[in-house]
Amino acid sequence: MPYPPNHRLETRARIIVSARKLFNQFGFDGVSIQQIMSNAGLTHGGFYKHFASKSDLYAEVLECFFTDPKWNNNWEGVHIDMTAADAGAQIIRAYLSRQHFEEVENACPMVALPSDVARSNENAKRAYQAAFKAMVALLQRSSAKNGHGNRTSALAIAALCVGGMVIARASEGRGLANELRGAAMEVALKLGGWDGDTNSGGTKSRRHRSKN
Amino acid sequence: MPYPPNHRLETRARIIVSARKLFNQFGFDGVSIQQIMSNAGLTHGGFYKHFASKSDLYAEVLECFFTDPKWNNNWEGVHIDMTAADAGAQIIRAYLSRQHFEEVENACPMVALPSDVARSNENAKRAYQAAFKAMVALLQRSSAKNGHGNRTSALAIAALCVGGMVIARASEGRGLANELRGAAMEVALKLGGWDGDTNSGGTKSRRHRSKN
DNA sequence: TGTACATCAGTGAACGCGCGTTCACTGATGTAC
DNA sequence: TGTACATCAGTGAACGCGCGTTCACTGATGTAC
Repeated sequence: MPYPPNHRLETRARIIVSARKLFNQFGFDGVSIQQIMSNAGLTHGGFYKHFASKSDLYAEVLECFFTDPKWNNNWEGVHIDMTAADAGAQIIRAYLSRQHFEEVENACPMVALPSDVARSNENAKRAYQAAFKAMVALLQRSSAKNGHGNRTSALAIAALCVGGMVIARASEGRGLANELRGAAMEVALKLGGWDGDTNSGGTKSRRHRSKN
Repeated sequence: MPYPPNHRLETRARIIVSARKLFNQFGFDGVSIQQIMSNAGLTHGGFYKHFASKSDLYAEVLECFFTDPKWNNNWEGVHIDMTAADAGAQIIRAYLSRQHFEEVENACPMVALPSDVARSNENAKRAYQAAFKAMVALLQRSSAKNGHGNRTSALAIAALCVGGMVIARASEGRGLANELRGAAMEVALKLGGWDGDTNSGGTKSRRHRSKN
């Protein structure tokens, strides 16, 4: 073994990260293998030492992102305590935050790539679906602690988060985008029972909103 | 004028319809000018007699679809009486219907093309935003008749309709897609005050659901 | 410890292909007489 | 009414380019002695 045993895997991981960021910004067809490799500090010829084809890389990028616990439980630096009573509310606020809207390259691929995935093969769709289901399950488990834990609400909350961001990204400027993020957040929090003035309680005073 | 005066405009319209259907299915990069022209019964060379470039056609397809009253008020054959008390509910049911999910080529481009638009120029985003705003306005006007006509709800309902469909299309098979359409529909109707058992009334018995 | 070797991750030129775009030409049609 | 002409929507060959993919080669590294 002429190279350190993890050298190959590290390079491979570097290619996947490079590809994820570029796919997130420009889509599957908008990125060339040359760009992906160069962005990973390599030349294009070596690509096929790691992946059989460009679509293979694409599937792997999606699966890797969607199944990697680092992303599913940690949300790239947005540390959410899943045992907290308002974990679901934290997910909603992080997902619909200004930061998640603006940092396209590091954003969740569910937001950036739904149209691409819809036109892709079953592997890509399976990966997308798995990620969405994981999000729904997380939301349902968390809202169950409020007595709002039905699957219909959890599905709608996730649809508001992902769908709201998708539409915000396709809009011009930040006017409608901000308004839409705010409306989706308000309704999603209400659906999960995390607002201060629903029929579940009513006495709790509305806590100050974090500006995002 | 060697040809009938409307001949040129008719051909142009035929190219736009052909392009809309193909873009809806395969996206901007997934369709060639050759395919668009051949699908319109023409050869590729004549394209530049009608459009300056492929992206010009793309912008025109979006604007044409999103501003054409035939689509905005009529929804391609889905005749909705905008004066009816439950016009908003009809929009929600039509948008999240099985038919709209499955007939991809004739579907609303807001569902098929959000990722493409997000990567496109300001013209495309402006067109997308105008369509979404029109949908929100329609929903708000209609739900106002129920006493539910606030803008936040209208935005959330539109996000559930469009976003729910986008996610359903990116999922594998029909299991999650059906579940998601159902959940989005239920919550959207509730938000607009079109369900039989909210806090607005309560005496009205739940009417039988249309199967879709 | 030092040297020769085998391995294989990475290089970069080359390929065939389909794309968007151009352009000289064709031929169906409305108009002038 | 019939003919010659001018127009211009549509044709199809050709272009340059960038793409995904291939492949003979390089050279840094771990191992054997």
